[in-house]
Amino acid sequence: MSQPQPSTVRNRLLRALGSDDFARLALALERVPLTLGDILIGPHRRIAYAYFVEEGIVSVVADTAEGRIEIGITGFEGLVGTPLVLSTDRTPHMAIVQVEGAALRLPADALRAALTDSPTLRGVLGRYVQSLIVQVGQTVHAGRDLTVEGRLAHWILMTHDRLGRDELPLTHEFLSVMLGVRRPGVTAATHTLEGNGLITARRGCITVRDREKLEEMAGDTYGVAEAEYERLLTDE
Amino acid sequence: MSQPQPSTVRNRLLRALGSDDFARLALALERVPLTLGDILIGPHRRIAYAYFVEEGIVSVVADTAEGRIEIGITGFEGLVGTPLVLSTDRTPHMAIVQVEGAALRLPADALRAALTDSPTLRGVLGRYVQSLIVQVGQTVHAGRDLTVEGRLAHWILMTHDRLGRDELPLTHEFLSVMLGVRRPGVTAATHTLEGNGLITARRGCITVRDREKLEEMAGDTYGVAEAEYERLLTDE
DNA sequence: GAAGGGCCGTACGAAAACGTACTAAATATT
DNA sequence: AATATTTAGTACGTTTTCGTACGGCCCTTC
Repeated sequence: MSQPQPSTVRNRLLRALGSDDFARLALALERVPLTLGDILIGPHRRIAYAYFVEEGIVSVVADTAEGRIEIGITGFEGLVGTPLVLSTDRTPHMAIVQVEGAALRLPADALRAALTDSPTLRGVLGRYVQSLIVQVGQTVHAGRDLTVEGRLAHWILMTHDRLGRDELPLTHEFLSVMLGVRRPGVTAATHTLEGNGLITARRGCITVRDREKLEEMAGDTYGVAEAEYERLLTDE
Repeated sequence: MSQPQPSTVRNRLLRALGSDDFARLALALERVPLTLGDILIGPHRRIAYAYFVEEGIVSVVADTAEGRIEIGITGFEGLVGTPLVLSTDRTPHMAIVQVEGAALRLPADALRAALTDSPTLRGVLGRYVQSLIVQVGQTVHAGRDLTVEGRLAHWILMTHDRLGRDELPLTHEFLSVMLGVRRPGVTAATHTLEGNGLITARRGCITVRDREKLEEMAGDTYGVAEAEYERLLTDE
C-alpha cells in the first residue's frame, strides 16, 4: 500500500476532506515531483491530471502577445486544475511550476467521478475556487493601487504563505514577469525593502525578515484573500 | 402562469439549459428590475438570490481603501451570485448595477437544491464560472499591458457585447472607477478614440462606431474570454 | 428663466515606471 | 584556472499617468 494516508499529506484541501472523501480519492492519488519550469497544464490542451500541491509553487499564467502574465498562484493550500472542478477539461491559461516541490496528482476522470458522487467534495473544491477568485481580485487591486515596491511586498507575502518557509528562491528576472514590471524595477524595489529591513536578498533568493512590515506595505491588498480561504475551509 | 418560458428569456445561461433543468428553476424565478446603483450582493452578507441578468450590466467590485475596483462584469450572458455555485453564500466582493435593466432572480435555496439534483446544471454554471475567471485574467492583462486608451477600448467592447446595443450609457466619472484611472484620463482617452472614429461620445453616453478598430486597439486583451464563453456554452 | 449640480474639457508640474544599454559580480562549465 | 553564463546593479532620457485645480456646459429644479 503506497497510497497516501491523510496524516502524511501536507495539502490543506486533502486534509480538510472527510475520511470518506479522502478515501474516494486516495487510491488514484500519485505522488510526483514538481520540477522548475514544468508545464502541468498547457493552454487549450486536455487537462489530464489535477495536482494537489504538497510543496513548491505553481502559477496560473496567461500567454499573451506581451509575454506571460500571472493570474494566480497555488501552493500546498490548493489545487491546480480548477477547470476540472468547473466541468471543463480545457482552459486558455497554463499552469507552470515556479518553485520546485511535489504534488499528489489525480487523473481527471477520477476527479470527475468523485465530484459526481460527493456533494461534500464539490463543496470543498468549489469553495477553494471561490477563494482563488478573491485572490485574483486582490492581485488586480495590487496592480492598480500599489507602487512596484508594494506589489513586491504583496507577492512575497503570498509566496511566503504558500511555501511555508522564509527563504524564497526567486530571481529578479522571474519576479519582473510575475509583477509585470521591468527587471531593473525589481532590483530597485528589492533594495528599498532590504534597506528597510523587511527582507534580505542574495543572488536568486529572498529571505523574509519582517512579515509585519511587509503586510503594512501591502496594505489591504493582502489579507482579504487569505481570510477568505480560512473562512471557506473551516466555516461550513 | 407568470413563470418565464424558455422562449421569452434573453439570458443565455437559462437558454442553454435543457428543458428539464429550466423547468427545475422556472417556478422559483421572478423577474425584477435592476436599478442603477442597486447593490445585489453586499460584501460579507448572506447572498439571498442569484440573478440571471436579462438586460443591463452588473459589476462585481471590491471595496478597498483606495476606492472601488472592478473585478468582473456581467450582462445577459451571465449570472450574478457565482459564490452560490461554488458552495458558499458569502463573498468579500459586491455586485452592483452599473447599467439599469432587468433580471430573473432565484432564491439561494432554490439554486442550491437544483444544483444538488442536477449534474447538467452544475456543468453549465460551473463552466460559466470558468469563463468568468478567464475574463478576469484578460482584465489583468489589459491593466498591465495597455495604455488608458487601450483599456477603454477593452472595456467598451466587453460592455458592448453584454449590453447588446451600440449606445452605452456611461459617464467619464464612472469609467474612471472601472478603469482605475483619473477622470481627466478618461476624457483624454475618449477624445483619442473619438478622433479616430471608433466611437462618438456625448454627455453620459458613448456610441460604438467601429468595433473592428476597437478590437484592434484592445489587441489580445479582447476575444480570449469571449471565445472561451462560446466554447464552454456550446462544446459540451 | 435663474440657479444649482452633475458632467466634461483643459492645463501643468510632479512622480512613477519604461526602454535600453552597459557594467559587475556570482556561479557553472570545461 | 580560464571562460562562459546567469544574475544583479546602474544610468539616463522618455513616456505615461498622476494630482490638482479651475472654467464651461448641459440639464434639471425651482
